Amino acid sequence: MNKMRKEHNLTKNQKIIFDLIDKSSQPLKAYSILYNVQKKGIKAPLQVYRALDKLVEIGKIHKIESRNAFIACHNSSCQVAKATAFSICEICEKVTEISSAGLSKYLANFKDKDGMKYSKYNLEFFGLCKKCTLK
Amino acid sequence: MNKMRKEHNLTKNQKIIFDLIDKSSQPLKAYSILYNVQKKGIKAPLQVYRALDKLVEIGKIHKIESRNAFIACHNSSCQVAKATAFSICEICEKVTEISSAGLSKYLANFKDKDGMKYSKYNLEFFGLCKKCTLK
DNA sequence: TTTTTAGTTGTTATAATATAACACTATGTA
DNA sequence: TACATAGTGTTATATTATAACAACTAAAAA
Ligand SMILES: [Zn+2]
Ligand SMILES: [Zn+2]
Ligand SMILES: [Zn+2]
Ligand SMILES: [Zn+2]
Repeated sequence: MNKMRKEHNLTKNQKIIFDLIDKSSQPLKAYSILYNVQKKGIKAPLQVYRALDKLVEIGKIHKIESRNAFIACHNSSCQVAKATAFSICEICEKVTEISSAGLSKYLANFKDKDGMKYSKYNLEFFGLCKKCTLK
Repeated sequence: MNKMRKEHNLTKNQKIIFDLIDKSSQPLKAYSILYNVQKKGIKAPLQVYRALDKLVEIGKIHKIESRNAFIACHNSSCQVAKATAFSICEICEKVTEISSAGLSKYLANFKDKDGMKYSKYNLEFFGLCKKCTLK
């Protein structure tokens, strides 16, 4: 029903790989994904990368560029993968997708000196997460 | 001796590689840099990557994460190696470092829902540059 | 129904990006 | 001088990602 209409559109490989990323508490790297899905019959890097490309394209996952890793989108308003922001802990590598109406609005409307507007952005914040700050 | 903002004295390899990047009108990739400096005696990837790491660390260059490429900082002696923003044209791949006081201020002060503040960020905007818009 | 089409799959091979390990050299400072 | 710190040169290897091509599948068009 409302549950996984989108997910039903995923192909077998896409679903296997999405489920793995979605269950994970931290971003996963392509070859770590490959290793984890080999028992399900996905044997080659290209099978993983193709699924990842598609999942990124439809906004089910995001790529954390500074880490070459992939995280499931848990931001219901983020249908489109065109406006992403993350916080990254430099100690434990915990990554969280930031969902801030103020931030999205500010960035979506940002214009540079020439008045150029952008169709897409990706923002990565770095610092220490709560847990690591206390250590 | 006090710690005056000592001009980082670049070593030979660092200088060769910085000069190349600085002269370039677009971001350069590590192996493209390697091919271009082989005539100057830099023969191995590691020599390039070590220089790049150092140059990034001291803010003379920045890495464009989504492109795995490096660009010289033109933000007058970049205090902001830890606060970077770029615009990237998705057609011609032209990259420009954004220098906007408003944007830097907004992001430097941004706090997430938990009140977490960040020590560093990188923002990449995507769209079409002026030239490509007109085509 | 059959045909066509776009998209996905499976596979091998290879390209592109980046780091490990180790011996050595240069340079600044006590 | 002796020591510490940073950079160098080198070989080998790890990690991340794409090229090329044949085959399959679902669904749209005829
Ligand atoms: Zn999202
Ligand atoms: Zn942490
Ligand atoms: Zn800069
Ligand atoms: Zn352009």
